[in-house]
Order: sequence, then C-alpha cells, then structure tokens
Amino acid sequence: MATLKEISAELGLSVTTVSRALNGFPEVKEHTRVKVRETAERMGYRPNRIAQRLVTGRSGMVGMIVKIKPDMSADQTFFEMLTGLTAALASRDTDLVLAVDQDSDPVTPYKKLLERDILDGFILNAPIVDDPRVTFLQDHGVPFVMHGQDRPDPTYPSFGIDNAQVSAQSVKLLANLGHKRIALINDELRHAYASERRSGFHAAMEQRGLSTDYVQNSATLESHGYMHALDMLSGSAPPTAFICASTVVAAGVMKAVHDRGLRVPDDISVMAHDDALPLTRAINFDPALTVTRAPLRDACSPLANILLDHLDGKPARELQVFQDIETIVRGSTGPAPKEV
Amino acid sequence: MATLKEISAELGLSVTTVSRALNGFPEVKEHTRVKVRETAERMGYRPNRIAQRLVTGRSGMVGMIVKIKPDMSADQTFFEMLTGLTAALASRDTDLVLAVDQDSDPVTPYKKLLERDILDGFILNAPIVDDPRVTFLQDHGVPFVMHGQDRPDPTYPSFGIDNAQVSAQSVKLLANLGHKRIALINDELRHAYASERRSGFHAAMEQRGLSTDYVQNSATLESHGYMHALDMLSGSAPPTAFICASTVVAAGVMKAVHDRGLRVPDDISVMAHDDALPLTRAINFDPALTVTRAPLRDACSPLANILLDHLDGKPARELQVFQDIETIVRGSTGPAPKEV
DNA sequence: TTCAAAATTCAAAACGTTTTGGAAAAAAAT
DNA sequence: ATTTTTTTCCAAAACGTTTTGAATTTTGAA
Repeated sequence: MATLKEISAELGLSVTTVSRALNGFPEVKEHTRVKVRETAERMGYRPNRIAQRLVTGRSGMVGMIVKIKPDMSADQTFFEMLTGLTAALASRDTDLVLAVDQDSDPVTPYKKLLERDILDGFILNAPIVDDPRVTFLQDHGVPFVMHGQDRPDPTYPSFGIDNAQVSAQSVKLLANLGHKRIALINDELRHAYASERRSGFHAAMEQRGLSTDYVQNSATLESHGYMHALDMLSGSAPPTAFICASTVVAAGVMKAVHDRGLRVPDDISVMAHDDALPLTRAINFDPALTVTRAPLRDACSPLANILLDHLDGKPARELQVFQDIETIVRGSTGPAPKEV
Repeated sequence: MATLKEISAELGLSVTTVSRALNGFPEVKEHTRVKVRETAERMGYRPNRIAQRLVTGRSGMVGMIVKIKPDMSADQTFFEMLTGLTAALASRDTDLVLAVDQDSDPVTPYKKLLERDILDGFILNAPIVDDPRVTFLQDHGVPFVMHGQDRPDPTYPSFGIDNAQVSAQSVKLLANLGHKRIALINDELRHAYASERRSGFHAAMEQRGLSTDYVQNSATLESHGYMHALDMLSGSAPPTAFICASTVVAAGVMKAVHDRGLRVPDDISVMAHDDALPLTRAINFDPALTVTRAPLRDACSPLANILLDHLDGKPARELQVFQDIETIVRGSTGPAPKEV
C-alpha cells in the first residue's frame, strides 16, 4: 500500500504538494496535479483513514442504537434504514457503528457507546415526545441528527416528514369526498410522530367543523387496527372513513370492514400513511390503498448528509429539513355514502 | 480530554513511562505506576483510540455483512447475534461495522467494504457448502472467523456446533426409544450445516440398520414443516418420529401431526435443534419440545474472541472450536408406538 | 531589465500513541 | 572499592496524514 511519502519520493515532490494535489486544493499547478493523480493511481495509493482521522480529529464513525422490541422481533424499518444509511455514509467515508438497546433506560446505550470515545455523532430515530436522549446528548455536546422531531421547534438537525401535514392532507382528501365522520387509528401518543398526527388531525377536522370522536392511539399492529375498526363500526353513528397510522394498520382495518359485511370504498373509505416498506405494499391491497406517501428509504441519504454537514460545522438551524409527502389516490377511497 | 503528554508533564515523567505504567508493562516501579494511575484517573485520561490504531496498524473495526432475504424480512437470528457480538467486541475495544448484502453475488459486499480499507477482519455466518466468500477472503489475505464451517477440514478460524453430532444425538435418543422410521426435516442442502446434519443423520441411521427414506431438505419455514410432515404421515409406513432443523419447523410438524388426528408423543415423537432464540421457545410448545440445544447467543463471545486472537497472531488451527450441545428431553418424545 | 504580485512548492510541526535502543540509577556480586 | 547485573526510566522515532508559515518560482507590469 503506497503512502504519500512514497509518491512524493517517486515524483521528487513534497508530501504537502502531493496531499494537496489529491485533495483538490487550488494552489497546485494543473500539470503536477495530473502527474500526481497518475502515479497515485499507478502505485495504488489509498489514503490511510486512520491517519486522516488522527489529524482531523474525526473518527469517521457515527453511531446508531437499535431499539429491539421486548419479543426481540426485528423492526421491519430497521433493515430499510440500515441499507440506505450505510450506503449514504460510505459515500462520505463514514462508517456506521451499531449497538443494541436492551436497557430500560433509553440513554444508557448512548452513554455506553460514548464512553468508547470513538464516535463523531449519532443518528437517532423514532423520537418520543420530549425525548430524553436529546437532553442527554445536547448536555454532553454530542452532535446528532434526528429522524423526526421530538418537539415543535427543535434546536438540533433533523429530517423527517411534516406529520401534521400528513393528517391535514388525509382529512382534506376525505372531507372533499364528503366524509364527515372520519376516524384516526393512530400510534401510541408517546411517539412524537403520533402526537403530531393527532394534532394535525384535530386541527384539520375542527377547521371544517367536524367532530373528532373517532380517535384511537395504540400500537400499530394489524390486530389493533382490526379491533378498533370493528369497535368503531359497531357504534350508532359509525365513521365512514379511516385514516391509519400505517399500511399494516390499514390491513387490519380493511379486514374488519370486510368482516362487518361492508365494502371498501363503497361503504367505507380507508387510507393510510405509507413508508413504502417492501413487505407491505399499498398497491397490493384490494382495493389498492389510497395513501400519503413518503418512502423511508428516501430519508437515509439526507439523514447521513445532514449529520455530516453538521459535523463539518453547519449550524443546526440550517439543517432542519422536511421530506415531501405525496398523496396517492387509489381504490380504497371514494365518496361518502348517502346518509340513511 | 487529557493526553499522555499532559499526564507526563504533570508528574515530571516521560510519556514512555506513563504509557507503560498504564498498559501494565513490568518495567515500571510499582510506586510510580500507582501515581500515574491516580493522576490519569484524576485528569480523566482516556486513550485516543485513533492514535493507538495509527501506531498499531489496526483499525479496531471488524465487519459483518447482513444477508437480507428477498422480502427484506429481518432474520430473527440477526439481532441475537448483533446484541451478543457488539458486547463481546466492545470489551476488547473493537467496533462492529455492518453492511447489507443486496447483491446477487455473495462476495461483492465484502469487496466493497474491503475497499473502504478500514477493517481488521470479518465475521462470517451462515456458510454455504464450499462458500465462495472463504476463497475470496483467503485470496486477499483478509482475516475472518466463520460461524460454522463450510467444509470438513477448514483452514480458517471457526466456531460452531458439530452438526453431525446434532443428528447423531437426536437419532440415538429416538432409536433408544424404539423408533425405527425416523424422519429428518432438514434445511436446504446448500447450507453447510444442513449438509452436515444430513450426513450425520445417514451415518447414525445406517449404523443402526435403519432406512433413511424420510428426509426432506427445504427452507426452514413453519409451512414447510407442516407440508412435509403431512405428506410423510399419509404414506403407507409413516415415520413415528421427526427430527426438525429448527423449532420453527417443529411447530409446523406438530400442527400437521395434530391435524392428522395423531398425538405427540403417544403416536409421534417430535424433536428439533434449538438455537434458543427468544421468540420461539421450545419450552412453550405443547407438549414441551425435546431438543438438542446450543444457544446462538453463546456463540457471540467466542466468535469475537477467536477473531481478535487471530488478529493478534494466533494461528488458525488453534482457533477451531466446537460449541457443546445439550440434549434436553421434554414431553414431545416418547416410546415408539407398538406396530399394528 | 527590475520589481512587485501572484502562483506554486516545500520543510516542519502537529495529531496521540507505541516502540526502540539506550542511559541512568540502584542493587548485587566480585 | 570496583565491576556487573538488574531495575527503572527516558529521548527519539515511528505510524500517515493535514496544516502552517515561509520559500521559491513564475508572471505581469513598470
């Protein structure tokens, strides 16, 4: 493995110039830059990352803690994120170090990884409302990027979707179809995103003078979707439309509608937010699911870049980006049924 | 963050001595060692890993490639390994870098990660027979440890169970109970472990003069276990006992036995190999499952240590360790039924 | 031609550790 | 009292890069 010194010796140049030539500094003659590039290539030069890191004070490694559910079941979103993040980080010479959260206290795994004293920053995901990890990391001056936001006006870099907007768009679509009684099958409210969706839902409904009687916040399982929908549909003035936290929940809701002897979309409209995970594809529903859509995969590259930009000194307030959400109308939504 | 230099200045010692005192070298007076330790502690000294790595030529990072199934579903074993490995590696100041295998060619992801030129070695798992990754890594002189073995007498460090022994023990247990027609519901033969189990099964059966008519090698899904068992049980001289590749397969087999109107263990004995994954616990079966048992979690620490010992120069032939397997008799096995 | 300005190059320091080859001090042997 | 051995310590080099501050060369204008 060739080093800068060897290249400089080969060319009769100084190490400085070789370094600058390869790193694209302006103060090196084009002629020499070409020559340096050529011999570097020829000698199979590859910068020693460790040496780079020693002198720059950066480790080139960022951490992420994987939260495992009590049953050790793997989160489907995890591999989606892992795939995207490692690719995005690699393109900026950064590696992802993983650790598993088995502790009850949410900050302990971060503390542990931090003690190893090797990380430049963290990527956080799945924020809960007023996330304790935020306080901890900020107190310790550790840079991080959050996928989502744990509070309305955060002071840290973040990337995510506008969840209030998700609800607003969903309500708008359904209200325009004439629906009045719209249900929200939401995630547990401790999840920041669920809290935002709820606020957005309430705001959008109240703006139209619609009541928000049908809201449930619980774990996003198919079975829960099924249960809640069944329950709501057996009331005296049942909802005519469901907004679901995820496509998985929508699957449960649709099953409940079916089991009630009702049809989608004729009797009941169903829509969901779609992270575009490969396993549960909205297009494969019958009828195909109307969704607000923001592929999780699309978040990976921005998350990586935001964190690395932040490490390069870019201030947090310039690094709070929202992902676009698409509304895709498919077969599972239709005009509200005539009132009897 | 204090450095060695600062500590040496504080104590009027040389950097050398401080370094040696902290690293437990013998040639430093006990008195000074104590003093150095104290001030290091007091000044909050933590060795700069990057600097250590630059001078030692090691990066302190090992890689692992996660193979994702086509449906992107998460492998249950993955989190089990991730948890154990990160903990074991951390205790020897090593980090785990993950990448996801999405390619069709099994060596490409290794090549890619190698190009980043930052890893000390790899941890491989799930070997297939004559695994191409072995050839590739050995050709490139990259150290690795394999969880399992891809060939009978490997030249690389490895840790795993003796899969022939798994079959041997299972057959022995069942044969001693009087079973003659024993089925093996095995994984696909390209998996090295499945191939070994098959050989072991054949050897053990033939040694007892028993025929090996009932063998199926296919993906270890519950549905496959169900299918194959149902199929075998409808033959003219059906098996009286099943050896299953995993507890998941056993679940399917038991269901099939039940659906055939037969009882476990009165009519049919069922046993399996148990990796002791938290999700599918053999003890929760009804009746509780007789198993050969070797917790996957127990493999993590040895795997980490074997790789790191190898990196420290220990030769491969001293680093081929087999994990003990336990045979645990529970309710799912019993004496062979009397022949009609 | 001459001189200032711009462009290009370089030597050396720095990052924080480990390791090498001695040197000084203390202890033991002569 | 001198030499030898052992113990304890140290200065300096090394790892491979980036960066600083200055030196050299080239260019352009006077």
